[in-house]
Amino acid sequence: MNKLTLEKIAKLAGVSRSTVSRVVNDHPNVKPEVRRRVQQVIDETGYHPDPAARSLAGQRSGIIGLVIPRAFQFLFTDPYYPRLMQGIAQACNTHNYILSLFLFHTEEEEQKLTPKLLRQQFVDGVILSALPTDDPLISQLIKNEVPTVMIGRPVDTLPVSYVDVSNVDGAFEAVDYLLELGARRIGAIVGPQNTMVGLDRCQGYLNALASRHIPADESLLIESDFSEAGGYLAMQQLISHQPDAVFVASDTMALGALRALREAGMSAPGDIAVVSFDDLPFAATADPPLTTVRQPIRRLGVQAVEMLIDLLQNGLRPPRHFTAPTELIVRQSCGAKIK
Amino acid sequence: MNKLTLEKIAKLAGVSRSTVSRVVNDHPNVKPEVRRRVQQVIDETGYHPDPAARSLAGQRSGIIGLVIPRAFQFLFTDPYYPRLMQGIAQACNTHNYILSLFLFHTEEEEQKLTPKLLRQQFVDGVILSALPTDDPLISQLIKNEVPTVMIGRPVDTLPVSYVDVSNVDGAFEAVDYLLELGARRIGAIVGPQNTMVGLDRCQGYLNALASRHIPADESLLIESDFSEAGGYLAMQQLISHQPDAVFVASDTMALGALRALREAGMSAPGDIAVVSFDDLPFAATADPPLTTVRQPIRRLGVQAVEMLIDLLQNGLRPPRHFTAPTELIVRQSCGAKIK
DNA sequence: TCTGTTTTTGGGAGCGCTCCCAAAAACAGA
DNA sequence: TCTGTTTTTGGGAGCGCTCCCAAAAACAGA
Repeated sequence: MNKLTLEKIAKLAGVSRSTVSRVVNDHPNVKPEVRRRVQQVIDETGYHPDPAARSLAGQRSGIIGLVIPRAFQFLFTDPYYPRLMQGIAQACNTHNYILSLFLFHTEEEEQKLTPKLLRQQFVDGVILSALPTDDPLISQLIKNEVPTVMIGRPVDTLPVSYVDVSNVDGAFEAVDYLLELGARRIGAIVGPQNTMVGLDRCQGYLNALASRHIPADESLLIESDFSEAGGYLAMQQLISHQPDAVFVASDTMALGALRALREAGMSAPGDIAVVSFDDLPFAATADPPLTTVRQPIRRLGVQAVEMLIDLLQNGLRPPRHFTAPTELIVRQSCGAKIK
Repeated sequence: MNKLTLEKIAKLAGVSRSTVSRVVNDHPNVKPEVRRRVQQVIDETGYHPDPAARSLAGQRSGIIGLVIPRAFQFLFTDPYYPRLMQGIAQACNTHNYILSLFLFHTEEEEQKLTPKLLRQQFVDGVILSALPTDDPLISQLIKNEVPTVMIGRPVDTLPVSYVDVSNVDGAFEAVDYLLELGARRIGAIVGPQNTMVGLDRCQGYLNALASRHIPADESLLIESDFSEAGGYLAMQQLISHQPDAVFVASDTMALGALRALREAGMSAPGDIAVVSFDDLPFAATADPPLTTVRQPIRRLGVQAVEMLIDLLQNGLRPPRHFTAPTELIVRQSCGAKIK
C-alpha cells in the first residue's frame, strides 16, 4: 500500500517537505497562498503524519497513558472508572491524543511496565488514578520528570498536578444535611485511610459534627474499602451501635449498606437514614433511591487531559490544581427518624 | 538523560548493533557465549528497544487497540466492560503489548480515529467489542486487512476472528430451567435485535420453548437495549401479560426488571420468577440474588488478545473462533410459582 | 595445507519525521 | 539601481531500530 509521506505531499503541492511540515504543525513563516495550497492537498489525500516517525524525530508520540495502580485494581470494576475513562477518552479524542491503558494486576506487571512510563518511550504523559499515600509510583514519576496529573489530590508535600472534587466540603454538606433533618447519632462508612479521598471524606464528616458541637463517637466511624461488600460488612458493624443516620463515602458501599439493613430486617430511611457520595446512575434506582453527593466524574477526566496537555506545552512547574464543587442530590434514602 | 540504544549496548558487550538486535529478537545464528554476554549487558542495564524506532523500521508498534464502537458507547458503563478490559489488559501485559483505548462517542470522533486504525499507524491489531450487525467498521477493517478479533460473533458471512460464549445454549439452559421448575408462561427481555448476541440469546429462549412444544407468545417477548432502564421499561410492559417467569438477557436489565416489579408491588420469585445472563458480582447481592447464566468475561478478554497475537504471527486466514461454555448459577430469583 | 562451504558477524541504508542552518526571494530605503 | 534586512523556503542530518548483503571466521574434506 502506497503510504503518504511529507515528501509525497510536498511533490503534490509543489513545495518541500519542510514547508509541508510547517503547515502540518501550524508553524509561522509560510506564505498564506502556499499554506492554503498545501492544506488542500492534505485534506484531499487524508494525509496524517506517522506517529512513530514523529516520536523518533524528537516530537512527542501523541499517546497519553492512564495508569490504574495495583492497589486499586480490585475497584476498577466500580462504575466510577468507566465514566472517568469516558471523560478522559473524549478529551484525548478532541486533542488528537491516543489513550493507552496501564492496568497493573500484579507486582510483576507493575515492575515490568513502570519503566515504560518512566522512560516515556510510549507516553508523553501520565494520568494516574488514586493510589495509596505511600505508593512509590508517584515519587518515581516526579523524580523522572514525567508529566503527570493525578485524579484526586496527593499528599500535600508532593509537587504534582491533580484534579479533584471538594471531598471535605461534599462530605460536610451531606452530614450537615442529616443534622438539619434532625439526625444526631450519625455514623460514617469511609474509604481507606491510606488514601487522600478516604481521609478527606472522613474529615468532612468530622467537621460537620464538630460544627454542631457533637463529639465524634469512634464506634460509629468504620473504615472500609469502597467496595459493595465492604459497605455491607461496615453497616453490619454499625447497626449494633444504633445510629439514626449513616454517611457512606461512596454509592457502591451504600448499596452494600442497604443490603445489610435489608438482611437485618431494617430499611432506609425509616430505621437508619443513608447519604452517600458519587451519584452514579444506580443511586437513582436503588431501593430506596440514594441521597448522594454528586461529583462530575467525566468532567474530572476531561480536565485531567487538558491539564496534562498544559504541562506538556507549558512546563511541569508550577503544579496545576483543579477542584470541582460537589452538589447534594436529595432523594428518599435520607428521610430521618427524629428521636 | 542518556538514552540506551543498540549501539551503546553493542559497545558494552563488544559486538555490533546487529548482533545485539539478533539477541533482543531471539534470532538464530548467534554463538551461545556471545548471546549470553549480550543478554547479561541487557539485563544489567535494563535496556528496552524504542518502540517508535521499531515501528518506523518496519517492525510492529507493540500496541493493540481496543475499540468500543459508538453504537454501544452508552453501555460502556455496564460492569461487563471493566471486566473484559481487565482480561484484555492482563493478556497484553503478559505478552508485552500496550493496550490503547478507542472510545467513539460521536460520528465525528469515529471518522477522525478510524483512519488511524485502518492504516495501522498506531496499532498492530484491533479488538472490537460488539457492534450492530450493519455497522460498516467491521467490513472496513476486513477490507484493509487489519488483524481483528471481535468480542462476540459477527454475522456468519464475515471472515473475521472472534471470541464468544455459547449464547444460544446459555439462554436455552436458563429458560429450560424455568420450565423444569414448572413455569409455563415464560417471557423474555432480550437485547437489541440488530446484534448477534441479542439474536442468539433470543434464539435460545425460543429453542427452549420449542423443545417443549410451547408456542412462543409475541406479547411475552420484549426487545430491550441491555440497559437497566431498558429492563425496567420492558418488565413494566410484560407484567400486564402475566408471565409466571421471565428470562432477562443480562444482569443489568434484570436489575431494572426487579425495580419494575417492586414498583408494581410484586416480587421475584413469588410473583414472577427471573433468570438473567452474565453473573456480574451484583447478581449475587441483588434483592433477590439472581439466578443467572455465568459467562467468563475476563477469560474472553485474555482469549481475544491471544487470538489476535496468533493472527499477527501466523496470518489472518483462516479466521479463528473460540466459544466458551456458560454455566447456570442458581440463586433465589428463579423460584417459580406453579399455576 | 588448501579449497569450498557454512556459520557468524558487521555496517550501509532506509523507514518518516523534525530541527537547524543556509540559500533564495522579497522588501524597503537611499 | 543598489544594498542591507527580513521573510520564506529547501535540504542535510539524525533520531533508533530492522533488513540485507557482504565480509570474516570457522569448519570439513581432500
